[in-house]
Amino acid sequence: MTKRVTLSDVAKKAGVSRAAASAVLSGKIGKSIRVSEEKRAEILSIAKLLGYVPNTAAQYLKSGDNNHIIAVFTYENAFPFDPNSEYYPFFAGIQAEAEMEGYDILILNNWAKDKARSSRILLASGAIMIGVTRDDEHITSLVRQKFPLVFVGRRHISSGIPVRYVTFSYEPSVQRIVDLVDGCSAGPIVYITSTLSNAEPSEDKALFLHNYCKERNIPIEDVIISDSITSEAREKVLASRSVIFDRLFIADLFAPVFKENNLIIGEDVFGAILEDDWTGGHEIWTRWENRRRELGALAVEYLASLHEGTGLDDSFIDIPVIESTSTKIR
Amino acid sequence: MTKRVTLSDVAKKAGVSRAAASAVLSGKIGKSIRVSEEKRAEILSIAKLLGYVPNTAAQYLKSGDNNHIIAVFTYENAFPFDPNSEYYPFFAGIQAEAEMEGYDILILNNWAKDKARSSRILLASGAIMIGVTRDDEHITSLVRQKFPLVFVGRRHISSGIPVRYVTFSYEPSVQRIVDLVDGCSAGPIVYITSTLSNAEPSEDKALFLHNYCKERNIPIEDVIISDSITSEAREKVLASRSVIFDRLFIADLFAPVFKENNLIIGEDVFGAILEDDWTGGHEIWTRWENRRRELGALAVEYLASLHEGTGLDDSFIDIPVIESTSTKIR
DNA sequence: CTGAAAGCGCTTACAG
DNA sequence: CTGAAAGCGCTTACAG
Repeated sequence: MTKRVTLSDVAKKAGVSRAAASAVLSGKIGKSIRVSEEKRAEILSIAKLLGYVPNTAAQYLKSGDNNHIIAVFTYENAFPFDPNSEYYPFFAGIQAEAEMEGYDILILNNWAKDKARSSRILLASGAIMIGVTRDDEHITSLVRQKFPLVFVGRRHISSGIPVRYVTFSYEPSVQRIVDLVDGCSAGPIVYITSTLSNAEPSEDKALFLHNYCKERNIPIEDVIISDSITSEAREKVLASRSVIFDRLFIADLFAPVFKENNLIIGEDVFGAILEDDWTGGHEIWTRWENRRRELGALAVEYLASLHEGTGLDDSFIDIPVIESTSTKIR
Repeated sequence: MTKRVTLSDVAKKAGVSRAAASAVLSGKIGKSIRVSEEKRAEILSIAKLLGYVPNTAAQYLKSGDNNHIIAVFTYENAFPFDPNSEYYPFFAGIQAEAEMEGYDILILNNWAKDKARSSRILLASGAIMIGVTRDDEHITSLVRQKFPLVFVGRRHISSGIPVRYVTFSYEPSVQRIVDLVDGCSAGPIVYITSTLSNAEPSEDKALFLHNYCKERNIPIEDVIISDSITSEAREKVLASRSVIFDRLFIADLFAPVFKENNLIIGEDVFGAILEDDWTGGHEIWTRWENRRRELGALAVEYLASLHEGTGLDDSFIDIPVIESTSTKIR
């Protein structure tokens, strides 16, 4: 690779100062630099002749103006380009919105193999963080220093420093779900969670659910399972026939139980799932719409507003409940 | 956003020179800098305490070592994240291979809106260029300066400067297709091209096809259409019943003709398509496998070899012919 | 074994 | 209206 052509090369050949060349080539004439029209044309044509390409890294270093680049950082090993991946919809939304707002995207991946990677975030105007957080010094530091980092999903870091995030607004959605199930229910609602889901959304959802049931005097019973149905869970569900599953996979676990007992969902059993239907295929249950794509786009908007100083607070996106046969009939 | 913590801050607090701090923090101790173990530990802990995150742009500017980032530049407006996009398989291959080789990916898109974008390529160790080339000064200059740019698909630039690219190896594939069709053919093969496909692969394919037929004394007749079937084309094909379509869409155009005449492909008519079946659904024709994913991966390998100085020449990937009923029977 | 100095390629006050 | 100088945050010879 031959020596890169620099601003100095252009300035020298054109017989002007680097300042003048810089002003012309970055289109910033008129601020504190003025250049005659002939000089301007000459500089431009010499730049073209020589093949000058500005060094973005140097521009950025000097000016501090970031590059209209949004980094997308994932803690997972594999980046979600597979359309079947859980993260794909987020990414699709990020991509589409970034394109609209004129940002390029830097995909920072494979974090485990190269921890230096997290510092590459600084090449961008800000970053969107996806996936389960793990400890990373650089990232914690960036949060502390209020570098524009937007997490997808609610986050805390140990020190109590505020973390920016976008997330679904679980509270109203949980309440709507309860209203729907309660409308079909005779006995207490059985709420089934799994020890396998220990991420924050689960805590949030449980809290909102219990608060709302208490407030509205709706009887609710909790059942905790791990990765398979306990006999307690089975009995309580069969007795009550009104059930809220915390996760999609828990509902899937119960499907055979209803089949065995010839119970038709929406006629004999009523229920809902407190998770967005990102996999599809859960149409028989009342559940949340998959709005991951919108959430990804929202993260970009948030970042852009941070970058442009519009100042936007933590952002939430509403997840509409999809009503289905499992609660509408009766 | 508060002031970023710099190397100087760390050095000052630790009471050492920036050089020493730099060596410790970038793990380059032992070259020309030696630091005692206690100092080392102290520097590290102070960096952590202060929240030092190295400025990648500055590191790169100084050292010239690029960032293990591969830019993916597309001339199209929309970037191919849509799995149905023509470019998606290339991108999937690039992504997977980059991940394996430890490169991050910078997606440079929306070229029309912001021409400065092409200079962002310099943030990366090299770039993969996808889509139909349009004129761009920066890119032409980068090619001239032998900056690692790998085009997907064969390319020339006006000045005769060598352009690096990866492409399918059309010649052997064309020859295999001719062999297969010739084996079923009585009369001359009819070769149908369209004025709508004026990209280089079409020229290449036509050249290879004619050379091979001449060499092997296989009669061949050319027919050119635009976006619909001419009566000449229809008659020649119906007379010969051995046909090679230059593009998938041309084969699609002819499907109704065969149906009307009750001609069964593979029994009454024999033919092949000189395009990789990236859309799927052309199983009735002999054609090329969709190997776009592999070609994307190959582009990354090429770039990596350039970056690491392995020196690899223009790269080709073989496209195996998929034999189908349209040539096997008889 | 350690530190002072030069410099990567730019831009931006500032002095003329 | 134009140019000389300082400096962004780093690293790398090089001199001690």
